[in-house]
Amino acid sequence: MGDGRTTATTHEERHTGAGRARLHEAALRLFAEHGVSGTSLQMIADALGVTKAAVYWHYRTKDEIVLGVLTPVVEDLTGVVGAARARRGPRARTEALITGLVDVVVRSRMVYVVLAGDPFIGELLGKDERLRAVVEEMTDLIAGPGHDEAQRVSALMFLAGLVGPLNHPACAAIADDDLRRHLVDGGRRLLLTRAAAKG
Amino acid sequence: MGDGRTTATTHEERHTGAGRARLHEAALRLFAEHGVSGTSLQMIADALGVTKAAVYWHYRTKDEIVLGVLTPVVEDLTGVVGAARARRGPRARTEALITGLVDVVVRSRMVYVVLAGDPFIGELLGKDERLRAVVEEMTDLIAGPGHDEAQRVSALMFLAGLVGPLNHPACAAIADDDLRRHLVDGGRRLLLTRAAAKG
DNA sequence: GTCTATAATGCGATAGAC
DNA sequence: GTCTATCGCATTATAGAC
Repeated sequence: MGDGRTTATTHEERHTGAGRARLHEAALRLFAEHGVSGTSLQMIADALGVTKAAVYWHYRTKDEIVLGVLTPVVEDLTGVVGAARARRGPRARTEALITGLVDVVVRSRMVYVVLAGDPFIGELLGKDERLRAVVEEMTDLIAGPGHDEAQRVSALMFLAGLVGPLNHPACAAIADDDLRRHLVDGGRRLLLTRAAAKG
Repeated sequence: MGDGRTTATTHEERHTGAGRARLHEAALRLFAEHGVSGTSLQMIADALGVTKAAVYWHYRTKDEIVLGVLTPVVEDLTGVVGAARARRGPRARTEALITGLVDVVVRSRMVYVVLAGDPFIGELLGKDERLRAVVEEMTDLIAGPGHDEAQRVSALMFLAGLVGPLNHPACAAIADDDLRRHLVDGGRRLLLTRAAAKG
């Protein structure tokens, strides 16, 4: 410390810089709007007002940028899955997963849109073990073996359905508390009520 | 007829050829798996066992390929929206839209995954009027003005949620009739039941 | 209807100066 | 931490032979 460098960063310390937060912010907005494959490093660099090479100082590959953006939410989701698994009984586990998952996705908003909605993530699942694990465990908890066909369909509807309100402009103005409540209500109706008899 | 040409096609008749169906099939599978932006014309050509130039004989741009794949479903959805609008009362309209929409998406399966789930479509909405119109009218019917905040969130959950079961491998084996029933049940629980009191 | 060949551009990624 | 400059490659798209 005390030398001429304003931001001392070794190769391993890059992830602690403040520039990383701005990069995540810009990349995330572009990923959610155009998709990961539809977002070039040039677009990210332009949004930050820098060049591609500057972006590459923070991350060595595009995959690492995507993982860097997703990692905080992936860790939150790992906690939610663990807490839900600690409950006894499938209904209690489902209830815990609904409220925990909604809490995470509303806090992060656009991150879940990328995580659950972007086709590029499917390719990343084969490369990153933690990502693959949390997605698989989350799905298994409410749609895995032990649940019947109808419940599995409802569960997949819920997991994918969260993306709808999150990235729709009509819901951008909804306060976090209200959005959370509506999403939890929707999840309970989908997953914790019996199907009505056909009319 | 009777001359040496095996497939007589003028510039305007291209869309009636049998090769178009194979192209749609191959492109659709790739779009649903890798996303539109993640699918190159080379990948489509490889899947067909031909070269890129052969693909360009059918369509002049990638956008036209996407629109060509989506158009049959867009037309089906236009019919569903019209039929739903003919009903009187918001509940009847919602019910008609649920059953009609589910019918269309189960018949087409992967097309709706691209239409409702791919970020690239957002860019196409600004270029194709029929596409923009049907998406807007469909959303307005169950999530437009006249519905409260909770209902709008549920509606967007439903529209986005359909993608989940449709592209998940665990649901590929479900028979069309069963999948239709489960999706309609889920839609009714989301959109036609009151929210349960918080426990 | 499909091919080879090519134009023009953009992509992810690297090297090295400051 | 950011820059300029560049490499090698893939991309969309076109021209013209068969």
